[in-house]
Amino acid sequence: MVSNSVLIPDDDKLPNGTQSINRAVSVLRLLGSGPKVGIEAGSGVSLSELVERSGLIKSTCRRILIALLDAGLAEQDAVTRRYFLGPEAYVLGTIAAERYGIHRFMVDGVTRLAKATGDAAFIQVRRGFSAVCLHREDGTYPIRSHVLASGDRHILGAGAGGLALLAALSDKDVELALAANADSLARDYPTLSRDRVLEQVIETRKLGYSLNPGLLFPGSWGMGMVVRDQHGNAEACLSLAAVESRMQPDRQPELAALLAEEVRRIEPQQRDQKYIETGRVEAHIQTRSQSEVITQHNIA
Amino acid sequence: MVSNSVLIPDDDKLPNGTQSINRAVSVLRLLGSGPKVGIEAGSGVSLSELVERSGLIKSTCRRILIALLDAGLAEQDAVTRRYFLGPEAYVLGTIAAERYGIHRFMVDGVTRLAKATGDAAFIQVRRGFSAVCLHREDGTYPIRSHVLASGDRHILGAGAGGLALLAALSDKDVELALAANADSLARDYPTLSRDRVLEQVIETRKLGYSLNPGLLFPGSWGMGMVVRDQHGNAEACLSLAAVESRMQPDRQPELAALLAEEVRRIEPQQRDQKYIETGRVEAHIQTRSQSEVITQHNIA
DNA sequence: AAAATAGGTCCATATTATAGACCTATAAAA
DNA sequence: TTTTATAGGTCTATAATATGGACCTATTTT
Repeated sequence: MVSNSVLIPDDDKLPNGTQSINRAVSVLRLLGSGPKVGIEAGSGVSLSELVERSGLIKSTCRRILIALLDAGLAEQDAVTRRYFLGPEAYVLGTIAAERYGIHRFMVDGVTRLAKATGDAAFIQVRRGFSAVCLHREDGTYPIRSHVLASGDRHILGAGAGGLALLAALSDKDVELALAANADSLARDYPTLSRDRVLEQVIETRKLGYSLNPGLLFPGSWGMGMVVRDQHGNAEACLSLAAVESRMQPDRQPELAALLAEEVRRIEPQQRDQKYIETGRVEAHIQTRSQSEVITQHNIA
Repeated sequence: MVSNSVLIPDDDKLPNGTQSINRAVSVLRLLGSGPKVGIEAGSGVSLSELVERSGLIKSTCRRILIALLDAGLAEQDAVTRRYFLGPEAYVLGTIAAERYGIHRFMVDGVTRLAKATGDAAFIQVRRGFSAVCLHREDGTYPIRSHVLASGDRHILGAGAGGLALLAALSDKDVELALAANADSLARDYPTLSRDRVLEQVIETRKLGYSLNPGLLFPGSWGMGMVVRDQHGNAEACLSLAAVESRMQPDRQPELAALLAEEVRRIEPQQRDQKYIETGRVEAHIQTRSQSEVITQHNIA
């Protein structure tokens, strides 16, 4: 079985015993991503659309939906028969927000950025040695880069956002991050190298913003700038993505200024919030790929 | 296989082909409900705790966690090995919030209620002919009723919150709701009856708040009051739950006043928000049990 | 040093989810 | 009005998946 959707990863080489969960999550994501372009937002997703976009067969799709409906993660309109995210998704999100709450102060900013630039704008946060995309806001410009979506996770240094976050770390931490991600860098990012990333870190620090000149996908450029918390730590960033022609040197200062403006807006708000104490835990979050490394080590 | 957890429904008589999804959702819920009492909140849940509370065997539990980690719905601390809800849960929740956004204005209120009363306070919203609990806030009083949890769904009229929401509907809609829920009422709420619910609706309208004198679970009492939106519709409510001795006539006026105070605080805020247009869709959301009814009708 | 606890993985196999066929209702075309 | 097409939904034999007991390793307790 081969998936024909960009949202759904091919199941082929996934870990054992996780297929139906992966499929359920895919359906959940599709419910979250809303109806296909052209249809009014907030109007839910039809079964046939889910079938098409998920690459799943109809009965499987429907059965998964039944399970999600039972769980409260999905809802269905009895008249239009269209599916939505359910209240349980909201409940879980509210709980998760205690860990990812920075997002709250940044949503307005990312929306304004997308509007002002016409390009896609992102919120990313650092999780250990990775950058996770929490929010994507598309602009109006018709040619769009779909390299980064909500929930996507990349190693620090890959892409504009991750690069901004990496460059904001101390030299020692940059070393640590590159060491921890060495395997993934070699495996998942063939167009990058340790030296190339280090060069970019230096450039980012010089400029005050990061620039990804299509290193991951030719033609897909990006710029990023970190948002610092009350302790001066850079745990989150705003970034922009556009096609190459829209991120040339002539436009970069303008975009950097817009990023800086939003950062200036966000940082004071953040300082005022009551800080949710998560302790040192934050620094040690691991991704699945890291745990695989551990596994291999155990076997050796 | 028999589940030994109150959070996990027995799989035995569930619809076909949904077991692993149900199990995954159960694990997700456990991640959301946090570590067992006594352990610092926000510190995640250990594997053995998940095994114990889910009733699942360790390898199954772990495998599900791997799938959730891959999906970004869960995260693991590399040092403590404890599990958390992941960024994807937050992303989905943020999207779902467009539908359940009323919650935003009510969180402060429910927290204050729990603090002021010492009892458990809830936010519930009406979804079609059901009431869904979006938020639970425990008070400090040591004897707690655990009858209602986040994500729980009950028919209108069952419990204080659902009763408040039902009583706020027009007589015609009350009839509709009772008719739509007749099956479930008979099946799932043996201690209630149509007449009993109607009596309570009348009493609720007289008092201005709902009172559930332990009708669902002996000794577990509740009070609820609706929050009206800018159109005067009651789509959400605040409610309190406590043991019988703490909800006697002497204390009821005091609790009602606290509820009313929060409602007064919330309603103006809500009026000011830009209204998210969901159209008439809202009125027709169906639960799985309703769709089963439809099915039976189709067959007949 | 030994025992106990906890995290994690492996793999044959039984249980589960699967996907194609089928049904029904509604919408579009003849 | 009848026919065709489309979409939502369900059923069931069977293939493929998730399962769980045994096992391994690291860490903590005795």
